Amino acid sequence: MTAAANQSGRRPTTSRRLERAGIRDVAAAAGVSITTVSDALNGKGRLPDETRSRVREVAERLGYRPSAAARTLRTGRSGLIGLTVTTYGEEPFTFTEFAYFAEMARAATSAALGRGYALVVLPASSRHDVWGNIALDGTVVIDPPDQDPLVSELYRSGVPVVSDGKPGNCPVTAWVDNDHEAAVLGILDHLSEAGARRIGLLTGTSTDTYTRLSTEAYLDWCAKVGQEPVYETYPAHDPAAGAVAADRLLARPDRPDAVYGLFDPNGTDLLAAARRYGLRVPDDLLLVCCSESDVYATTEPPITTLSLKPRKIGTTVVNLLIDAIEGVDSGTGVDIARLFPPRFRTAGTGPPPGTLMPTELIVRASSQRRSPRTTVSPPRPPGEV
Amino acid sequence: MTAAANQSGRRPTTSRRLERAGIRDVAAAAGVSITTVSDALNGKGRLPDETRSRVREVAERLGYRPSAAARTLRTGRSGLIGLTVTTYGEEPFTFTEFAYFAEMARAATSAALGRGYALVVLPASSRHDVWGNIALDGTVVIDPPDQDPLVSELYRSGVPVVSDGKPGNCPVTAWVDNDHEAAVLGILDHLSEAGARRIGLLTGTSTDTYTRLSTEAYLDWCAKVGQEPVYETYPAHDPAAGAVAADRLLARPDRPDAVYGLFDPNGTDLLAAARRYGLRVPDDLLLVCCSESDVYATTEPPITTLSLKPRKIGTTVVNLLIDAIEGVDSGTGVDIARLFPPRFRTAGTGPPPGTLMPTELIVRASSQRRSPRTTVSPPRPPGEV
DNA sequence: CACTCTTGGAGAAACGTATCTCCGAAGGCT
DNA sequence: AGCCTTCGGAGATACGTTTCTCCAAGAGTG
Repeated sequence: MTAAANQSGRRPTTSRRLERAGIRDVAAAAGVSITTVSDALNGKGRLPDETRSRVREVAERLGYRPSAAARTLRTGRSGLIGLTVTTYGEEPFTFTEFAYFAEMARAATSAALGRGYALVVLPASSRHDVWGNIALDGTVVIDPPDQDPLVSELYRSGVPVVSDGKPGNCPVTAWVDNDHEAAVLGILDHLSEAGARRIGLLTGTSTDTYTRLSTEAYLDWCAKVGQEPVYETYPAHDPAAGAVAADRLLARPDRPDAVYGLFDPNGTDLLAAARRYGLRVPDDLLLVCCSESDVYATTEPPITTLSLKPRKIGTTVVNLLIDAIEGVDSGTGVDIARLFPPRFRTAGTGPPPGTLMPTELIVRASSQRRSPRTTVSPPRPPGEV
Repeated sequence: MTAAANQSGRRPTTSRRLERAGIRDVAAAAGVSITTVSDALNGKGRLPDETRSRVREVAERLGYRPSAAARTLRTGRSGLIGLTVTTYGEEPFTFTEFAYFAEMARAATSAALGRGYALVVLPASSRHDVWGNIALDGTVVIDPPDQDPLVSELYRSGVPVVSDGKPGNCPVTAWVDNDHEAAVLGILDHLSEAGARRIGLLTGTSTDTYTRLSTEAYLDWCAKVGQEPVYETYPAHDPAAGAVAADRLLARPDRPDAVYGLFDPNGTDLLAAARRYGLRVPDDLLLVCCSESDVYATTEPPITTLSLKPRKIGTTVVNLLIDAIEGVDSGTGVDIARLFPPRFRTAGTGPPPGTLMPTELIVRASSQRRSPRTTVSPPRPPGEV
């Protein structure tokens, strides 16, 4: 009796205002112990169905809602996943203005919810230490730079991290990225087949993986086919600079007859620049840019775009992260690698395991000559293998 | 001694793996009590600066990070704010595809972070009970319907709720909305001044506040000026239906010579429909639609849009919510109303306090006759008041 | 010297849950 | 009858903070 009274009847002197019902109140009202209530509500333990339903009913009647904080403290799981982008942004959150990030974040949120997790978007840094005040089960990091202090900190804290973008030198649990090299080569081939003789590139000055890999692939391709590289760079985060760079590219004496722009706004910028120079697209200039926006379906002419499939990336990244969260015992960062389904892993060149996602080239008028020239590779007649 | 040993030296039999340092470990290492560590780190209590800095240094050395879960449990504050939209969406998260929501959510996230809170986007419902597993200090609800069960539940749980959109009959702490009536009247006046004789409306079939208030304002205006209403409705969530409705509107025998479309895609839909009927914009048809997208700046012709200023809304909503969170004692849902700065409250017609935000009409070519007809109200000569 | 005040800090009680351990009782078996 | 097993459930501890209460010792004061 004393025990039961002690469990249910405390609240020593504090006024009993309108406090929310706790598990103790439910236990007292149902005439059982806390253990039984917990077990009944969580479907654990060995209890007859009758007890279970009775407890549930009492809990319902009292409007009992378990405290998420207490549960998190006890179980070590918060059901919360962080999402952050380290580059792109002195200020908080310009980043979702880019279609890629917006779509990726949306897909990630959706995937997380589908598995019972909520996703919280966090800045790489802010004056308040938001990171320290939130219990995170894991974190998705977009484009972590080499030696990212944030990733290191998370690693030390034992929080699993999966990155969107192959990490340079970061202790991430896993990563997902597009095969940027293949994507660029695919575009260059596509343009060549459309009759391009000199392909230019509009690229960025930043050193993130995407920019770097894409540019390198372009340069390698140039070296291989013996074309002189023709490219202009600009700070990708500055929207005005893109138009200027596009102009520069088309004003060069060795003006390219086809251009691939690495960033989303490049399509419109290049189109405008082409008009300014009296160049017809696609007749005088073939155009492709990397974009997730569907405005390029309705431009005049419609522009061929490369989609990085942000939805797939976001979904995959979150699923990998949750696999890691739920698979590992937490604490010791031991071989999480083997927890991932093999189909998702590249050849075992050691950690961390990465996944390469395919891109998609959406071919529109801007990269197809109206009357296809008979060039190096004529269309094969049907029937021939 | 026994006490100190007891506090620092437990971990009875469990293996001492690589556990994260707790506040006890810091206390032991610094040779002080837990209280002192907590006070030193949180800037509370009365401690000499020397002790404070020494403790801080030890904590730093041990890589001590306070447990967010424990802190939340103790203080009752998680630093987390929920954001959800109840209408628009059987499936999770189509909603951020609308520019309005995307911008609003972005601004809300940013505002929350600026005040040290993180924002988590949640679905109105999902098969996992995500809501129950997360400790929320407050919630922003977009467009709650009458008697929203979610809002009621949150109210019962004592969680402050601020809504974007004037709530019909919901126990919200406060709300923010545009002055939809004024916005519609402003547009109708604008179109009249541009020479419109019969203004049509493209509106939705749903019963949300925005649609309802806007439509009512239109009908009232028609009654007042003696114009027969000319409008078509369609389910706003169905993108294909918009084009059909636009077509219907322009195919009517009493075809309007000006149209206001309540939803974002209506501009392009109406423009396309106008082309199909050989109507020139703005010569034969004046056009305005409500949109946050800047594509309407570059359409042919550019289309006049009404912006609901989602950024302002998102920022305001979050600030009101955090004011409520930090102002009230929690638990008893007593007069939170008086905690809000009076400048933000409408005339005291009882709770909940609401804020009306102005909209912005971005006038472009689609709503201005090229050669302004000399109509009912000629431009006033300068100098005249 | 007896006293109050201030300084610096220790103890311990929550916060509300999950879960490990253990126990009584009832039945089944030899 | 004694023993084992299963059933149903109670007790108690730990999760890691924050904070309320209280105490000892020195400093000032009459």
